[in-house]
Amino acid sequence: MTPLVDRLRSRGWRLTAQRRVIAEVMTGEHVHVTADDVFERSRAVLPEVSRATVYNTLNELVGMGEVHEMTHADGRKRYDPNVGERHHHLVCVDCGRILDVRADDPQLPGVERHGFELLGVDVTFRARCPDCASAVLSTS
Amino acid sequence: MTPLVDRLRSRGWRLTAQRRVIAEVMTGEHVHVTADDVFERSRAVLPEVSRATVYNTLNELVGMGEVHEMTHADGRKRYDPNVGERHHHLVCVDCGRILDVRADDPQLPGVERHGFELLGVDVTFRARCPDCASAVLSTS
DNA sequence: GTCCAACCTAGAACAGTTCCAAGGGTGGAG
DNA sequence: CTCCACCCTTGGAACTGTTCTAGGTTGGAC
Repeated sequence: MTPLVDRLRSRGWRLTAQRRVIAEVMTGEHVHVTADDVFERSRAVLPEVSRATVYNTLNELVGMGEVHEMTHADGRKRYDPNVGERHHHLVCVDCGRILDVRADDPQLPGVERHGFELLGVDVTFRARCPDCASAVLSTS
Repeated sequence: MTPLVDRLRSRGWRLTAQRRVIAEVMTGEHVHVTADDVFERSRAVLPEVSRATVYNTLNELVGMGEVHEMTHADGRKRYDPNVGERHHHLVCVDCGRILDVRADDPQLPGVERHGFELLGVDVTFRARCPDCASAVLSTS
């Protein structure tokens, strides 16, 4: 799969310094950053990036389908650049860590479709990660 | 299943007028209201209910496990009183309508568990409801 | 080099939710 | 029945995440 930056250029997207930095932050697997994470990491590279640009750019990437947006229980949106491979998520309910996982899509029986046209399915496995599980043991 | 109000009373929960009204709003299947919906519906019955009480009460109900909280794509939390029966959700991506549906839980292969202790799984079927589907046809 | 459109910035505005201090109502002890 | 302590409720302020706005900047075509 070609790098994100190349795909953006071939779409005719104007590749400014700010957008390049943001696109570079949005790279990899198991990456599920908040807008604020992106803001801070971008700032570390290019200090004059503004918050508005981060939000604008993330929303454009989502609109182009280059990044997935997901809504987390804490109300903050997370952005996931791993769009090349269908996957679901495994979330630690204690620390909020998120991993990409492969699992079969659940099927919706015809009688349960209520006449809706199915477009896709999102699956989130709620779990406790090893670190948090051992922390629970040691305090009980 | 006993009514929500009865279950609350048997927990020794102080059943004030405000709480009773809120609990009555939170009844039924296919109910996925926002805090603001609850606020307005409660007000229609008991005009002096405050927003803070609605939030306090909803959070307590969630803490007791009598109501499920779900985070919607628009950022507003929804509250679902249908906790008696395991179910998933079918959401219209255009109008946001939500229905409860029965479907098998997807399984997470052992190799994908990354050592996490599995607690549950949330499934959201993204779809277009009949009303929105016909609206799309008529405008294209 | 000039110009235009697209882009970026800082800060204001906004929406949803939580926090806070003060007042009010209720259940239980006496 | 009375009283008190405590829990509950209230309105508004505060907070957080996100979007909007007005104006300044930049890149690329010519």
